[in-house]
Amino acid sequence: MSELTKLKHEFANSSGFLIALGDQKRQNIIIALMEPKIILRGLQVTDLIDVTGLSRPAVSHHLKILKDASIVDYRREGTKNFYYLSHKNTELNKLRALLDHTAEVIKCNREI
Amino acid sequence: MSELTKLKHEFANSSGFLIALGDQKRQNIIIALMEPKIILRGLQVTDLIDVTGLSRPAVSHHLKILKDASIVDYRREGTKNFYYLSHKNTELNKLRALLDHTAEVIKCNREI
DNA sequence: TTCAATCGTTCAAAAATTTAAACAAAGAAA
DNA sequence: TTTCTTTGTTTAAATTTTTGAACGATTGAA
Repeated sequence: MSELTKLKHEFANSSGFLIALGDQKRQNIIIALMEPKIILRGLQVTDLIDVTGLSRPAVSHHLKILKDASIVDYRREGTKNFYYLSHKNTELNKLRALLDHTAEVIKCNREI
Repeated sequence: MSELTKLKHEFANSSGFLIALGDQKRQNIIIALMEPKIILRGLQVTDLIDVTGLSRPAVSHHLKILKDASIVDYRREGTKNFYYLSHKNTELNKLRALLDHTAEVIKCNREI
């Protein structure tokens, strides 16, 4: 399989992550979850409604997208769900690798 | 300005790039422009219609998004427009910096 | 048990994005 | 000049994404 074909798959594989990160409302959720006092404990959906100014279904929807992209995870405590930034940086590292590969392929192909 | 506020601006600033990269049809255009024989000369809109299987207005639309995100650039030759990957990797490097900052802030804030 | 709080989901409406048809402009070729 | 090629744009339709109202489920507390 050619380098370019591999790269194509890598791009397709990161689509969900890129789309999830591109939206400003989801960016705001991510930023809120990065606060020092929040990052370990996480935030409830109700808190995120206040933080973002969105309705609950909207927040749930965006959290689902972030969850599917492995950007956030959650923990149940009774009826409460605490959402927090995923402990693993897998997707972030995948994107980093993708950017590196892209730059590399561009560099090489320019020399040919 | 706090680190988190800076990061928020960085994210907002990369929205266009992230959204542009997230779409698979635009990814296909980018990949096509990376081919060794293509990368220096670029491709015409007509060529990209064949490559992507999209209509001309659709290709034009996606090229505009890629152009606005500084991912592609173009050169006129008569009536022909040759689109090529932008020589400057500014946006790519911005995104790399953003990912680095994000990982750094997460790391620091987890320690507090 | 009953009540209140938290949350996800469904479904339809609203908003945004993407696409195609039709049109117009600019340069090259006959 | 006239014709052909290449391209961008406009407008409306199609599609996708996002949102809100209403509903139901689960858990803890009274």
